[in-house]
Amino acid sequence: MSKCEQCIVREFSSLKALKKDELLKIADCKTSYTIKKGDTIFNEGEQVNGIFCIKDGVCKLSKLSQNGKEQIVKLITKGELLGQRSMISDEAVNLSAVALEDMEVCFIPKADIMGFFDENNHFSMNVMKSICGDLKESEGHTVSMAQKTVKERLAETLLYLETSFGKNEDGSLHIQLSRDELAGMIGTATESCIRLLSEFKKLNLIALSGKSITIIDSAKLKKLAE
Amino acid sequence: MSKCEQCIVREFSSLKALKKDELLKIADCKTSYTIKKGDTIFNEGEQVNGIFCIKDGVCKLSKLSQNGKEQIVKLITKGELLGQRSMISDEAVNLSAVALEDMEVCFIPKADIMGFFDENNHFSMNVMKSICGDLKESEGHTVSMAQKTVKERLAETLLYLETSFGKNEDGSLHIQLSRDELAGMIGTATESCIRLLSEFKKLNLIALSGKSITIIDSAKLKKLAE
DNA sequence: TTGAAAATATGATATATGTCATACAGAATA
DNA sequence: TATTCTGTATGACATATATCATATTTTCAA
Repeated sequence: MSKCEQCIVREFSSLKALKKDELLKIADCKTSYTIKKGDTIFNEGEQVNGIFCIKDGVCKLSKLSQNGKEQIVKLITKGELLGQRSMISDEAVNLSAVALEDMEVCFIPKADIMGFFDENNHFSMNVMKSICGDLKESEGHTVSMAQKTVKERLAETLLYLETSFGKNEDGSLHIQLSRDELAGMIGTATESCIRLLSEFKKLNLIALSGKSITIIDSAKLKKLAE
Repeated sequence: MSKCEQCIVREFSSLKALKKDELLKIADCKTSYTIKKGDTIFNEGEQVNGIFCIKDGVCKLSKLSQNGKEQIVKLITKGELLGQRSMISDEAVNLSAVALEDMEVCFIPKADIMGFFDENNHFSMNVMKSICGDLKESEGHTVSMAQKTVKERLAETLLYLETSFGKNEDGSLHIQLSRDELAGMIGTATESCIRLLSEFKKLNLIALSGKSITIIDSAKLKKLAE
């Protein structure tokens, strides 16, 4: 059993407010997992009863719309927590979580963490701030979906992927999304997404090579995103 | 100065967790306002430094998109709190709030309420749950915007307005939105909104008379919203 | 009450986007 | 290696929606 005390990613999440004895407690009750790329962490509607702490890797949080299309609501990466909202609301999760890369996560049962909300105000304030950040982001997202064109959203999303998940040595986006998933992020049909990528390529804004995408002209892309 | 202790709407908000002495404290520092229909409570980007408790009336929370269109993100009505997110995040508000009807609100300064987060866990848990509810709602909203047609969203919104804000004696929606505002809620052009309302009228789903809208066939409307 | 301004309504048209079909490339499997 | 399968790409077309123009109605102040 690895020690939460020494876990580096903890420092990036709300858990950084936990004291030594609290960390020892959760180290004792947590379970560590390895999750393979493509594996489901949980499904929309399930009861999760705890939170996941992401030690490594990235996953997508998505929701199935009535027409059967997958809408990706958010990407979560190392240092972030998963399942806070449903734990606090005491409800089933409203989103599905699927690994986009191999992941390492720790699961902390609800029973073992809920007490900290009473005992450690710094911790509960951190959680609150984190959820407030999610809310602000989500509201901004709604406005983009409602008011921006698909082209603008694609440009915006490509830039977001670069700034949030970085580049490989060759300059291509580190995070690997299928065209289908990229379309699911910007809320459009897969074909439309592919078509616009081709258009961006022709305009020399990006380069395409297989699955990998390289941003060439982020300034123009930024302009396109308005 | 009216007493918070006896305020009925308090019972519907996170504030219901406050104890007698806490209520006396905020009764002492709060300011009560009357806000006329159309008046602005605060603007996107402003520092608010406290929360508003809505005693009566409804307001819209909206965001200006880059193309200059107003997107209505949420409607807030009596019993709800306004400005929690920005107070907790310690940031400027990300949305503008404008009264849709004459309103009565109380303003409680940040300094006088933040202490309760430490002292009263029931209160802070309530606030957290309320924000989690907002987050879930917002994420659902994003999916609707991304995946549903304007027609579906209009049907959905009309039903929402009826269930959340009720009907007048004549059966028409109690809440009065201009066509422009309704378009701003569903994220479309005003003309498209008007056109679809006319279509719904022809299909005998709704009746229109001036500004007021009456839902005639909510079953069919529900089907249309999918 | 009257006139001006704003909101609502509708038509004509352009455009963005979705859908269906098909081709092609790369990965996986036998 | 051949074969199948999945993801990517592109064309043709349909359709939803935005935009611009112009009536028509309602609202409100003079």
